Amino acid sequence: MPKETFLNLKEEKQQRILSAALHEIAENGYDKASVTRIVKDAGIATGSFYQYFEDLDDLFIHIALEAGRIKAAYMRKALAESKEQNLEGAIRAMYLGGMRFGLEHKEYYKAAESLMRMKDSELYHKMLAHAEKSELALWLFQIVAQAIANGELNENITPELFFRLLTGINATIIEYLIEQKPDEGMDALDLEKLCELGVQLVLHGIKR
Amino acid sequence: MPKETFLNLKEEKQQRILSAALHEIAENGYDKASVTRIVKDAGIATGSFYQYFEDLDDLFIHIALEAGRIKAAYMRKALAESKEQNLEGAIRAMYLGGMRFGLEHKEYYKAAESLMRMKDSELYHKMLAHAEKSELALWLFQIVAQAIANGELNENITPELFFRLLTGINATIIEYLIEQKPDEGMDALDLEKLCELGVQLVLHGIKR
Amino acid sequence: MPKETFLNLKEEKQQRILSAALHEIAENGYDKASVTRIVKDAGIATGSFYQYFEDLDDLFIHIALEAGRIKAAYMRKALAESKEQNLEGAIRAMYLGGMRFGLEHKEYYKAAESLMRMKDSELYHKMLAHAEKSELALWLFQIVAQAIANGELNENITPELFFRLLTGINATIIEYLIEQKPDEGMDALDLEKLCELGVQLVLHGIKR
Amino acid sequence: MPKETFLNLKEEKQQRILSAALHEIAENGYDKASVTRIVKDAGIATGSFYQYFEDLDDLFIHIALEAGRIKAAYMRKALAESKEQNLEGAIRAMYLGGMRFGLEHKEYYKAAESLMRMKDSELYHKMLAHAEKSELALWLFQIVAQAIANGELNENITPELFFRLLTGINATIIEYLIEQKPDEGMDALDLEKLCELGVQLVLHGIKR
DNA sequence: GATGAATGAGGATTCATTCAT
DNA sequence: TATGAATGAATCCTCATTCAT
Repeated sequence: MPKETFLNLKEEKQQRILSAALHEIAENGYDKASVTRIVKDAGIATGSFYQYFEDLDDLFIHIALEAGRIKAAYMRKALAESKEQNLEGAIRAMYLGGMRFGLEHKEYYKAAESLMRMKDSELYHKMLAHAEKSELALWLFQIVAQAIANGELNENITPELFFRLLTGINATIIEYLIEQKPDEGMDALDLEKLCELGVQLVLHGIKR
Repeated sequence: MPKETFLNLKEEKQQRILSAALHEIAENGYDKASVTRIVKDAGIATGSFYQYFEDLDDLFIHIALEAGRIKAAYMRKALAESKEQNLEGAIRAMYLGGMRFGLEHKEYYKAAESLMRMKDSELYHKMLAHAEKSELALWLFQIVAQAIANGELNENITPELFFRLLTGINATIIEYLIEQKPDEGMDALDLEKLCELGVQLVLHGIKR
Repeated sequence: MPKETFLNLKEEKQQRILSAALHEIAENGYDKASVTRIVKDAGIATGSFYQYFEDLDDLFIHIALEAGRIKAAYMRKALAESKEQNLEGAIRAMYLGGMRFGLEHKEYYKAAESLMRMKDSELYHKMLAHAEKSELALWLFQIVAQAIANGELNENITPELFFRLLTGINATIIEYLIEQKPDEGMDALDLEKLCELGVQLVLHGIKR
Repeated sequence: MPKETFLNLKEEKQQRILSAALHEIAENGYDKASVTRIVKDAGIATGSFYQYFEDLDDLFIHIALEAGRIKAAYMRKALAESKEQNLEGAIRAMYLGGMRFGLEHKEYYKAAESLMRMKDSELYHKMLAHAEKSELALWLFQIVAQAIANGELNENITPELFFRLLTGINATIIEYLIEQKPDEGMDALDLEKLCELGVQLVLHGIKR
């Protein structure tokens, strides 16, 4: 959690710093990210950095949470657009929102992804401590629990495992997507098709 | 590829070094792994390390390849035990082998996984250059391609994407598994049940 | 070229660092010079060194150029004192200036000489890239070219070779001088006599 | 001075080692020369090196003395060919011999030169302690002393200074020569012309 | 005599963090 | 509040030399 001093900064300066940090993470990953380069890129003094944040991790957690918030907003929006408010609709919204977020906020996406990889790092656990489960996640969680209770789902699935599978498959597809078409944008049609593939895979597996 | 000098070492010393390295990676990840700590832990001189390996990456590549070989052996064994030599059997063997490997060689598993995450690191690419595709993978690849040709699978699946989903889901489950039961062993029954879950998920999705 | 941070340092600290470096070079030569010893001698932190200079070479180039500037100043002064502004006068000024510089700035002299020996080192070439030819050298060059054109000099001499001979003989004499009287000063008379010897040697050889 | 063990080696092996050392010095200079590379190049074990020589300096001194001996032989030969056995003849023989040596034994020449540059290194002084003044040098020394006594030479010249000038000028010319025509050989005519230039410069200076 | 693995001090360089201005 | 010089532990890696085989 950034210090007061950071939040008091002019919006523009805040953005300059976040932007520099995102760029640094995208370029070097969390592990190799360097305060020195960030402050240089952001055009602030080294000392200032430590007046805004406790340390690098502090900034990173802020970014990860921010990424989470933005992503959640995308998902909420996708859900609102959706007709069906059931499990399938929720998964679809999650996927569609996630993909749009990944394509429209590549830097945030990369940063978030880079953090999520650090599963056994101290940072990861620090972050978990600060993360609030999004309403969407909670809601989805409930739907799944309900579906399980109704016996609609494979009996060995738990809500927790389901969640991991959901995000894991989503990540797999997005990565595949980014590697296949790294630069050129992707039109709405393609996106929806891929999204639908993800949904179908989760629901019905690879079998036709 | 380690130097001659390493391979000429007594088995026990080799193991001591590998073990120290595995421990270091598990503790700090590839990125933060330190030669200094490894040699200290292994009880050898710094200079010796560089007489065994070109550099840290050299050792890491060795470990990753070794992990790959061990895992492949587990999978082959599982396949040999299996009755059916079709797609479902192959997937099941892959999952069962992978899970047993993960549980019986936690350090190797963690190390291999830690490397696989570093997708945009130089090390990852160096490693790819040395990795041989396992026969099992090749065989599975063929089966999938055939199944796709036969129209048995979802029309949007490609062999490449299929592979990623397969390993992605496998990893998700293994991680879940390790976290749930970090220390205590897991009885054969549980394992097979989870494995079956993975297979069914891949084939038929979460729906019952 | 040192970084801003070095140039912003108090004169005294700059001198302390340069002095430590000069001492180190005199003691161990460029090749064996050690950052560690220099910073220890100068009483600064290792990290500070790298905030002042890009690396050791950076400092060395600075020193070599500085030595060149000081030497050039001595030569200019000697030339200004001289009555005759012809070839002989120029050579005499060069020698006298060079000798005074060598005696009054032994450390700079030794350092500069040590660098000049490293003809095939990378450092030497880096240095050349930064060195500005002194006006004096240019002027002398012109005079020689003129004298050659006039047929006053041995027909096999080229301006380039002439220059090397000039500085080579100068160096030989200065070294002889320093070795003969390493510590005690040398009175003005002796100096001028030796200088005159150099000039006569260049002009008329060893024959009487 | 190499140990007995070295001298007992088969001529061929001795040469292989010397050759490797010469090559290493030519490539990296005395300062950066590495035992590791030499033994690898010579195809002997590291331990063997230390059974042949006390240490690197020991080998280097051996090489320097060897170079001195070869060079002296060249000079003696040139003197024998010469008609006049006076000062001018001696200088000419020295120059001619030196140049032929430099061109026909480039590696030895470079090695010797590299050592001679290290004037303030410990190695240089160790070497001096072992060097025997060649007969030629002694003889030349006498001739000069005589010429000085006869008042033939500039009154400020001492035999010691004379010697340094002689070799300094020689070195300057040879370096100039090597830089101008680094690769292509040099025909006998050119060589003698340059040699003559050196002699005339020493005797009569640059003036025509 | 020959080998080559073992050693560990020493090399340059980086970087998060502090603190005086 | 802003600055940026100062710090020094920690990084990887090299290399001459020793010594057990």
